[in-house]
Amino acid sequence: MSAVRSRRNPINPASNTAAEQRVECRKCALFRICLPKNVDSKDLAALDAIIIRHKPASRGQFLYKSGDRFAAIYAVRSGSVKTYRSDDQGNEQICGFHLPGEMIGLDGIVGNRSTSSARFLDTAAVCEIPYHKLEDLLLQIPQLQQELTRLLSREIVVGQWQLSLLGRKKADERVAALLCNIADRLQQRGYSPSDFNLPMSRADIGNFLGLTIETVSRVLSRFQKERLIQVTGKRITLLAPAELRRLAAHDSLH
Amino acid sequence: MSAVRSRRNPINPASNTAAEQRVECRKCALFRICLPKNVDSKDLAALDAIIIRHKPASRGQFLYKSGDRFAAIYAVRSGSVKTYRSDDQGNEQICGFHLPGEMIGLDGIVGNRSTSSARFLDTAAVCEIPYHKLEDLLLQIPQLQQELTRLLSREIVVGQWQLSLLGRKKADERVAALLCNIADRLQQRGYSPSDFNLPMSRADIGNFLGLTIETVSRVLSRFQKERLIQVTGKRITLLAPAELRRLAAHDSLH
DNA sequence: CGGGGGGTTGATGAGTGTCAATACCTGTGG
DNA sequence: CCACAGGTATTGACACTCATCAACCCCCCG
Repeated sequence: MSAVRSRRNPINPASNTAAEQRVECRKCALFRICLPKNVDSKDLAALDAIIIRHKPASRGQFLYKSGDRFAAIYAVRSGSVKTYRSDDQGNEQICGFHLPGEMIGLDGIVGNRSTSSARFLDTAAVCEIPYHKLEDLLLQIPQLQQELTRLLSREIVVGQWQLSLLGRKKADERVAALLCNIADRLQQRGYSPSDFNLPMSRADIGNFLGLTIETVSRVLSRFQKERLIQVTGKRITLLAPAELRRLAAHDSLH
Repeated sequence: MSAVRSRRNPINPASNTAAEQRVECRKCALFRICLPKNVDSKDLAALDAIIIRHKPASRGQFLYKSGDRFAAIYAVRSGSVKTYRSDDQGNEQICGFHLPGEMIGLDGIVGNRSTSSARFLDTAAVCEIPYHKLEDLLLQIPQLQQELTRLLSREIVVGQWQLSLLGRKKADERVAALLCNIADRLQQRGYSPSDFNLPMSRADIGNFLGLTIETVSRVLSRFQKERLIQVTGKRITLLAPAELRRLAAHDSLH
């Protein structure tokens, strides 16, 4: 067990000392897109005060596990995280790859335990927002309330997008859609949308897209052969983003 | 255009007159599972007052359409509703089938317009909850706030379930999973879990499950041949629910 | 009686999963 | 610095699931 929870956490014993952890929300590079973006500056201190800013942890670490008692939601601060749910037999279905500025753990609210697990894809750091404290603030800060609700709603919309990905698209369309989606999200965050690292393994991609490793690999190779992308391991360069987008938008069934 | 919105609605001109529409939440059969279930009785009147109880409308009617300005969320009161999103080319991906007591329209919150459309699968009635009025109440009724948040979170969990359905399961497992899921939800609502009507067409089932009509039909026929179910048109009888459940839980990939 | 929509069943082939062999990459220890 | 091991990715051959196309049935409605 190697969870990065606030209490009883061996790798992060001194949560409030390291300088890095002093970065207030308003000074955080992700402020514009993160939970507190619409909170009045007068209320920001209160929110800031409940947030636990974790140090970076390494690839493979668990942030939380399916079945864990729900205690907090998390914002990715750096690196990337995958969330997945596993069934009785231990099989996994990846639910999402999460980049800096995105919130995770929202599925735990309803049942008081998480239905999914979260693991770091690379060296990554999160901000932990204890939920019972957040609930108190929601009552006092309407904008925060509103922003949380929007966040949840957005998560639903993303889920719908994923449904049409898995329900209606062929292998190459799925891969193209994922590449475009990641490119878009990177661009929102100020990174290059045409040249980036895929933080996850081929197995993760395949799992997320409902494909096998081999199919993912073949599609990427074909895209490369067709001069749509340049692949070198995890490094991806989009050579023909427009064409990829066309592919991604295509609806193959029926 | 035949939307059942509160304003400018031809089929429902007198929203506040029909006796049927006087059923208060606390007297509604769905009270235990619907939005107001945890609201204090003292606060219930205020919530009751903003709810618009629509008369039943007939199969095929739109409740809202993708792109509509977001103004309300809806609770299904009777009948059933499908929600779906459609892409540029007009192709649809069904996002869910919704039974009495379930809320829909939550995806519209984030962008101020709905990303999906909703249509009645049979004669169905909804309660409309104007969102700007609901927002006012959220500030005054913490339990309502909490319940809405849980609702949104539940929706996310349901989405994750659907992901594993489409991502990891074979045709027969998907069909079995859908049958079991509907059976469960009917049971929660006090109906027979082993003998029910599928309100949606085979095309809808196929679309939802990422399969073709023909495959759905074949799987149902095979299930019947194997004495797992009894099919007569839309009428389904589960003969071996345990075996169906085993199938539904099975994870085929890898 | 005819027409049309929805559902079933059959034949066939495309797309992707499966299995297997090989290459590559990364970190570890000598 | 190199060798090695273990995981990760690529590529190929084959099999199987499910989509496609087509014919037909059934039932409801005009």
